[in-house]
Amino acid sequence: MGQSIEIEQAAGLLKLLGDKTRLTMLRILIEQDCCCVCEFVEMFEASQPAISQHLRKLRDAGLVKENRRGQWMFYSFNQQYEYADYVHLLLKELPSQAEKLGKRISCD
Amino acid sequence: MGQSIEIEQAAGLLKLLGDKTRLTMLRILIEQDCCCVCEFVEMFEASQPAISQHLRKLRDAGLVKENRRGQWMFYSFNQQYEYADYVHLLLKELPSQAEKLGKRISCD
DNA sequence: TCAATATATAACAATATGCTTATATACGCA
DNA sequence: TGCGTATATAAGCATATTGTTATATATTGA
Repeated sequence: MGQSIEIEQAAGLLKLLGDKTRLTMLRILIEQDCCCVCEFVEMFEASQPAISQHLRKLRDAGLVKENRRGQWMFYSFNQQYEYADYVHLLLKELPSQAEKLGKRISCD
Repeated sequence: MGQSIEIEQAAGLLKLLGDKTRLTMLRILIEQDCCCVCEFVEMFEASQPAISQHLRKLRDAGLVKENRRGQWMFYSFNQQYEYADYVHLLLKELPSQAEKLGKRISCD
Protein backbone atom coordinates (compact mmCIF):
# COMPACT_ATOMS: atom_id res chain seq x y z
CA MET A 1 0.00 0.00 0.00
CA GLY A 2 1.56 3.27 -1.07
CA GLN A 3 1.81 6.32 1.09
CA SER A 4 0.47 9.64 -0.06
CA ILE A 5 3.40 11.76 -1.01
CA GLU A 6 4.34 15.15 0.36
CA ILE A 7 5.33 17.89 -2.00
CA GLU A 8 8.95 17.98 -0.94
CA GLN A 9 9.43 14.28 -1.40
CA ALA A 10 7.60 14.44 -4.70
CA ALA A 11 9.97 17.13 -5.92
CA GLY A 12 12.96 14.99 -5.06
CA LEU A 13 11.43 11.96 -6.73
CA LEU A 14 10.51 13.86 -9.89
CA LYS A 15 14.00 15.27 -10.06
CA LEU A 16 15.37 11.76 -9.98
CA LEU A 17 12.96 10.69 -12.71
CA GLY A 18 13.75 13.78 -14.73
CA ASP A 19 16.61 12.16 -16.56
CA LYS A 20 16.10 10.27 -19.77
CA THR A 21 18.32 7.36 -18.84
CA ARG A 22 16.85 6.82 -15.39
CA LEU A 23 13.30 7.33 -16.58
CA THR A 24 13.75 4.81 -19.37
CA MET A 25 15.33 2.32 -16.98
CA LEU A 26 12.36 2.54 -14.68
CA ARG A 27 9.86 2.37 -17.52
CA ILE A 28 11.53 -0.86 -18.60
CA LEU A 29 11.62 -2.26 -15.09
CA ILE A 30 7.89 -1.97 -14.59
CA GLU A 31 7.30 -4.30 -17.51
CA GLN A 32 10.44 -6.40 -17.27
CA ASP A 33 11.18 -8.34 -14.09
CA CYS A 34 14.80 -7.39 -13.96
CA CYS A 35 17.77 -6.38 -15.99
CA CYS A 36 21.41 -6.80 -15.44
CA VAL A 37 23.82 -3.92 -15.76
CA CYS A 38 25.30 -5.18 -19.01
CA GLU A 39 21.88 -5.06 -20.65
CA PHE A 40 21.46 -1.43 -19.71
CA VAL A 41 24.95 -0.64 -20.91
CA GLU A 42 24.17 -2.08 -24.32
CA MET A 43 20.71 -0.59 -24.49
CA PHE A 44 21.78 2.95 -23.74
CA GLU A 45 25.10 2.76 -25.53
CA ALA A 46 26.53 4.28 -22.41
CA SER A 47 29.63 3.51 -20.41
CA GLN A 48 29.42 0.99 -17.61
CA PRO A 49 30.29 3.49 -14.87
CA ALA A 50 27.66 5.91 -16.14
CA ILE A 51 25.01 3.21 -15.92
CA SER A 52 26.21 2.07 -12.50
CA GLN A 53 25.98 5.60 -11.22
CA HIS A 54 22.43 6.04 -12.42
CA LEU A 55 21.46 2.73 -10.87
CA ARG A 56 23.01 3.73 -7.60
CA LYS A 57 20.94 6.86 -7.45
CA LEU A 58 17.81 4.86 -8.06
CA ARG A 59 18.83 2.32 -5.46
CA ASP A 60 19.80 4.93 -2.87
CA ALA A 61 16.35 6.44 -3.28
CA GLY A 62 14.79 3.02 -2.81
CA LEU A 63 13.26 2.82 -6.27
CA VAL A 64 15.08 -0.28 -7.37
CA LYS A 65 16.59 -3.22 -5.60
CA GLU A 66 19.55 -5.27 -6.62
CA ASN A 67 20.03 -8.95 -6.69
CA ARG A 68 23.24 -10.70 -7.43
CA ARG A 69 23.28 -13.82 -9.57
CA GLY A 70 26.78 -15.01 -9.92
CA GLN A 71 28.86 -12.24 -11.31
CA TRP A 72 25.86 -10.39 -12.63
CA MET A 73 23.91 -7.86 -10.72
CA PHE A 74 20.24 -7.69 -11.57
CA TYR A 75 18.09 -4.70 -10.84
CA SER A 76 14.36 -4.71 -10.45
CA PHE A 77 11.69 -2.23 -9.52
CA ASN A 78 11.20 -2.16 -5.77
CA GLN A 79 7.50 -2.77 -5.17
CA GLN A 80 8.08 -1.97 -1.50
CA TYR A 81 9.16 1.54 -2.35
CA GLU A 82 7.08 3.90 -0.29
CA TYR A 83 5.70 5.73 -3.30
CA ALA A 84 5.64 2.83 -5.73
CA ASP A 85 2.02 3.52 -6.63
CA TYR A 86 2.80 7.07 -7.55
CA VAL A 87 5.75 6.04 -9.66
CA HIS A 88 3.61 3.46 -11.43
CA LEU A 89 1.04 6.11 -12.15
CA LEU A 90 3.64 8.27 -13.86
CA LEU A 91 5.38 5.49 -15.73
CA LYS A 92 2.42 3.67 -17.14
CA GLU A 93 1.50 6.74 -19.16
CA LEU A 94 4.79 6.55 -20.99
CA PRO A 95 5.25 4.42 -24.07
CA SER A 96 6.71 0.98 -23.52
CA GLN A 97 10.46 0.86 -23.88
CA ALA A 98 10.55 -2.88 -24.30
CA GLU A 99 11.87 -2.64 -27.85
CA LYS A 100 14.96 -0.89 -26.47
CA LEU A 101 15.93 -4.13 -24.84
CA GLY A 102 16.29 -5.65 -28.29
CA LYS A 103 17.16 -9.31 -28.24
CA ARG A 104 17.86 -9.80 -24.58
CA ILE A 105 21.29 -10.93 -23.76
CA SER A 106 21.00 -13.99 -21.63
CA CYS A 107 23.11 -13.15 -18.65
CA ASP A 108 21.84 -16.05 -16.63
CA MET B 1 -7.27 16.52 -25.47
CA GLY B 2 -3.71 15.87 -24.35
CA GLN B 3 -1.08 14.14 -26.41
CA SER B 4 0.56 10.98 -25.24
CA ILE B 5 4.02 11.86 -24.09
CA GLU B 6 7.28 10.45 -25.36
CA ILE B 7 9.93 9.42 -22.88
CA GLU B 8 12.34 12.18 -23.78
CA GLN B 9 9.77 14.89 -23.38
CA ALA B 10 8.57 13.30 -20.16
CA ALA B 11 12.09 13.40 -18.77
CA GLY B 12 12.37 17.10 -19.54
CA LEU B 13 9.00 17.78 -18.01
CA LEU B 14 9.73 15.82 -14.86
CA LYS B 15 13.02 17.60 -14.49
CA LEU B 16 11.18 20.88 -14.58
CA LEU B 17 8.70 19.64 -11.99
CA GLY B 18 11.50 18.24 -9.87
CA ASP B 19 11.97 21.44 -7.95
CA LYS B 20 10.04 22.17 -4.81
CA THR B 21 9.26 25.77 -5.69
CA ARG B 22 8.05 25.06 -9.21
CA LEU B 23 6.15 21.96 -8.18
CA THR B 24 4.37 23.85 -5.44
CA MET B 25 3.55 26.71 -7.79
CA LEU B 26 1.94 24.34 -10.23
CA ARG B 27 0.10 22.46 -7.50
CA ILE B 28 -1.37 25.77 -6.42
CA LEU B 29 -2.24 26.82 -9.94
CA ILE B 30 -4.36 23.76 -10.61
CA GLU B 31 -6.66 24.72 -7.77
CA GLN B 32 -6.25 28.47 -7.91
CA ASP B 33 -7.13 30.35 -11.08
CA CYS B 34 -4.08 32.52 -11.02
CA CYS B 35 -1.54 34.14 -8.83
CA CYS B 36 0.50 37.23 -9.23
CA VAL B 37 4.22 37.24 -8.72
CA CYS B 38 4.05 39.09 -5.43
CA GLU B 39 1.87 36.35 -3.96
CA PHE B 40 4.46 33.74 -4.83
CA VAL B 41 7.24 35.90 -3.46
CA GLU B 42 5.46 36.13 -0.14
CA MET B 43 4.41 32.51 -0.09
CA PHE B 44 7.86 31.09 -0.71
CA GLU B 45 9.73 33.72 1.22
CA ALA B 46 11.96 33.93 -1.78
CA SER B 47 13.44 36.86 -3.64
CA GLN B 48 11.48 38.39 -6.49
CA PRO B 49 14.10 37.53 -9.13
CA ALA B 50 14.22 33.92 -7.97
CA ILE B 51 10.46 33.62 -8.36
CA SER B 52 10.48 35.37 -11.73
CA GLN B 53 13.11 32.97 -12.99
CA HIS B 54 11.14 29.92 -11.92
CA LEU B 55 8.05 31.32 -13.58
CA ARG B 56 9.95 31.96 -16.74
CA LYS B 57 11.07 28.38 -16.94
CA LEU B 58 7.50 27.22 -16.52
CA ARG B 59 6.31 29.68 -19.12
CA ASP B 60 9.05 28.83 -21.60
CA ALA B 61 8.01 25.20 -21.34
CA GLY B 62 4.41 26.21 -21.95
CA LEU B 63 3.14 25.05 -18.57
CA VAL B 64 1.84 28.40 -17.43
CA LYS B 65 0.62 31.48 -19.19
CA GLU B 66 0.87 35.04 -18.07
CA ASN B 67 -1.67 37.76 -18.04
CA ARG B 68 -1.03 41.33 -17.15
CA ARG B 69 -3.54 43.26 -15.06
CA GLY B 70 -2.23 46.73 -14.55
CA GLN B 71 1.18 46.54 -13.02
CA TRP B 72 0.64 43.00 -11.83
CA MET B 73 1.44 39.94 -13.82
CA PHE B 74 -0.79 36.98 -13.13
CA TYR B 75 0.20 33.46 -13.91
CA SER B 76 -2.16 30.59 -14.49
CA PHE B 77 -1.91 26.99 -15.50
CA ASN B 78 -2.02 26.65 -19.28
CA GLN B 79 -4.80 24.20 -20.06
CA GLN B 80 -3.65 24.22 -23.68
CA TYR B 81 -0.28 22.79 -22.71
CA GLU B 82 0.31 19.73 -24.81
CA TYR B 83 0.71 17.43 -21.83
CA ALA B 84 -1.68 19.18 -19.49
CA ASP B 85 -3.50 15.93 -18.74
CA TYR B 86 -0.30 14.25 -17.70
CA VAL B 87 0.68 17.14 -15.48
CA HIS B 88 -2.74 17.08 -13.87
CA LEU B 89 -2.37 13.40 -13.21
CA LEU B 90 0.86 13.99 -11.34
CA LEU B 91 -0.26 17.05 -9.46
CA LYS B 92 -3.60 15.91 -8.21
CA GLU B 93 -1.92 13.18 -6.18
CA LEU B 94 -0.05 15.81 -4.22
CA PRO B 95 -1.55 17.44 -1.14
CA SER B 96 -3.24 20.75 -1.70
CA GLN B 97 -0.98 23.71 -1.17
CA ALA B 98 -3.83 26.16 -0.80
CA GLU B 99 -2.94 26.93 2.79
CA LYS B 100 0.42 28.21 1.60
CA LEU B 101 -1.38 31.06 -0.02
CA GLY B 102 -2.48 32.22 3.41
CA LYS B 103 -4.74 35.22 3.36
CA ARG B 104 -4.48 36.16 -0.27
CA ILE B 105 -3.10 39.56 -0.91
CA SER B 106 -5.53 41.37 -3.10
CA CYS B 107 -3.40 42.54 -5.95
CA ASP B 108 -6.36 43.52 -8.04
C1' DT C 1 6.52 64.13 -17.28
C1' DC C 2 8.23 62.15 -13.04
C1' DA C 3 8.14 59.08 -9.05
C1' DA C 4 6.70 54.78 -7.12
C1' DT C 5 5.61 50.01 -7.67
C1' DA C 6 5.77 45.45 -9.95
C1' DT C 7 8.18 42.55 -12.69
C1' DA C 8 11.88 40.94 -15.92
C1' DT C 9 16.45 40.40 -17.22
C1' DA C 10 21.55 40.21 -16.97
C1' DA C 11 25.82 39.08 -14.88
C1' DC C 12 28.02 36.53 -11.72
C1' DA C 13 29.03 33.10 -8.01
C1' DA C 14 28.11 28.80 -5.63
C1' DT C 15 26.66 24.33 -5.97
C1' DA C 16 24.95 20.21 -8.26
C1' DT C 17 25.04 16.97 -11.93
C1' DG C 18 26.77 13.67 -15.12
C1' DC C 19 30.31 12.11 -17.68
C1' DT C 20 35.20 10.23 -18.18
C1' DT C 21 39.25 7.64 -16.73
C1' DA C 22 41.38 4.89 -13.43
C1' DT C 23 41.02 1.66 -9.97
C1' DA C 24 38.87 -1.47 -6.57
C1' DT C 25 35.88 -5.30 -5.49
C1' DA C 26 33.31 -9.60 -6.21
C1' DC C 27 32.58 -13.83 -8.37
C1' DG C 28 33.47 -18.07 -11.32
C1' DC C 29 36.57 -21.13 -13.00
C1' DA C 30 40.88 -23.41 -14.11
C1' DT D 1 45.64 -19.28 -5.90
C1' DG D 2 45.44 -16.59 -10.00
C1' DC D 3 43.03 -14.88 -14.16
C1' DG D 4 39.04 -13.05 -16.59
C1' DT D 5 34.62 -10.93 -16.39
C1' DA D 6 31.07 -7.94 -14.25
C1' DT D 7 30.23 -4.28 -11.48
C1' DA D 8 31.14 -0.48 -8.13
C1' DT D 9 33.55 3.39 -6.62
C1' DA D 10 36.62 7.44 -6.66
C1' DA D 11 38.56 11.52 -8.58
C1' DG D 12 38.47 15.04 -11.73
C1' DC D 13 36.38 17.88 -15.28
C1' DA D 14 32.74 20.18 -18.00
C1' DT D 15 28.32 21.82 -17.89
C1' DA D 16 23.89 22.94 -15.82
C1' DT D 17 21.24 24.91 -12.28
C1' DT D 18 19.93 28.20 -8.91
C1' DG D 19 20.44 31.91 -6.21
C1' DT D 20 22.18 36.87 -5.53
C1' DT D 21 22.84 41.72 -6.76
C1' DA D 22 22.26 45.23 -9.96
C1' DT D 23 19.69 47.16 -13.47
C1' DA D 24 16.08 47.57 -17.09
C1' DT D 25 11.25 47.79 -18.41
C1' DA D 26 6.31 48.55 -17.80
C1' DT D 27 2.45 50.60 -15.61
C1' DT D 28 -0.02 53.78 -12.56
C1' DG D 29 -1.02 58.01 -10.66
C1' DA D 30 0.27 62.72 -9.14
